[in-house]
Amino acid sequence: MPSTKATSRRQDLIEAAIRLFMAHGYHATGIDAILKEAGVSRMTLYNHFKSKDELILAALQHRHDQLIEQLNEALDQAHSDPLDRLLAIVEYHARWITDPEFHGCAFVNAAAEFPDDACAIRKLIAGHKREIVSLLAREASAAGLDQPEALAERVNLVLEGAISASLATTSPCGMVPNALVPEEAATHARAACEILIERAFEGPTATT
Amino acid sequence: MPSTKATSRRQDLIEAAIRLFMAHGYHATGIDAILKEAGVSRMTLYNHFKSKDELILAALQHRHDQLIEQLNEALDQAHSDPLDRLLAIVEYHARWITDPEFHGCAFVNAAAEFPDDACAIRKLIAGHKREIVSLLAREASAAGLDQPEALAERVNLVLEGAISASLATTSPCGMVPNALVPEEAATHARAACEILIERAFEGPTATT
DNA sequence: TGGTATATAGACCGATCATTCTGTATAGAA
DNA sequence: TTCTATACAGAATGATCGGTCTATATACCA
Repeated sequence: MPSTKATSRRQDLIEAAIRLFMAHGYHATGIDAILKEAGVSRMTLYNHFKSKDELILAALQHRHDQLIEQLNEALDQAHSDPLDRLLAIVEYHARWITDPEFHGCAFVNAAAEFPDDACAIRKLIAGHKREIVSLLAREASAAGLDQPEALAERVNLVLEGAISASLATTSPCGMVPNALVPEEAATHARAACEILIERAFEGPTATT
Repeated sequence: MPSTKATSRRQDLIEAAIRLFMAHGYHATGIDAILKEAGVSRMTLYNHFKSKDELILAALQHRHDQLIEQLNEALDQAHSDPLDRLLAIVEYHARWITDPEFHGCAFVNAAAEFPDDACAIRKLIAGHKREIVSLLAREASAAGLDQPEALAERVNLVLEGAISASLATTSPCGMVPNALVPEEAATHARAACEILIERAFEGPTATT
């Protein structure tokens, strides 16, 4: 029995769920696997959540909160220099995608598995991604750039690309010629972000 | 009866399969749906493919061939100017991710659904992504850049990011505040790529 | 003490999954 | 014509899915 308080079974379920969803996918993860991982009984799950989809929503919301918290922690540890703070966000992603436990972005993966644009899951995904860009834009704005949103969107594309690339190009050692190791994806992402940030600091861009 | 020749049933199956996989996902697409879409009987499928996984592999291989062909067509229509040719690849992606039928990258989506690094599907995915980077590097090299691979990797990250962002941030109109429309993702990707390419043409970078 | 809320284990349901099997029809080569 | 390959429709298999139901146990609160 991992917990005694009433609501903690709910939290156990959410944490077990997001762990399994990220490791094995959403459709591929069955209710039974989640119950076993959380050490919780079947009816308790359906007491807290109306359906698997609701559990998925709660799990993604939890993952969102966790990511925002970790990003803010990374920013707290960074210097007050605007450039340093932007690079701290890049560095957070670099560490993430090179982690051996990395399984891609839970939200992008969910978008792949739930193609219906109108469903609640997709709405949550879109909201999450917007918040990441907002966080980047906030820092870019604090740096005094005159087009903070533009830089935020561009850096975001590189970071999203690094996540995808690290996931997609990873294959067991030596199986694919010239295969990218996650470390290289991180290196290239760092370089690209530095160029984009540097250019933004240089002055207004003519690009629309 | 859509075809008479012996091997064309195989092709019908492959094309129906990749269409459904891209539209609804791999696990979510059942054998029955593929049979119906292809207008082919059950035993014919298992006569041509040992299992669903083998059909997935064949479908992804078909998608790979199609993408490479379309990219080469886009390059054929571009001028011989190296910069134009690089931008033609960017523009191909811009058109792709703004297509109303866009459902993300079949390979990234597959990577999300098949997390086992060692499986044949993941190997194929990694190979595909490497070939896209090679294609970019070929053009960058023809442009006479001294670090063609570095630019290729960086531009690739932006394009991958645009694919992810267009998929993940798309939500029905007005549902998510400030939600990115695919056109904006394309615009930001163009701008980012132009900056990276421009910088590469300026001269050797100090960045590792 | 008794009552309520919340937990448990596990049987059960109907649906769907990938796969196999049976039997039949058709089209071309001999 | 007969043989062979390939296709067909559709039943059947066994497994697994999400979700429901029953019956029981435990902890807290009045």
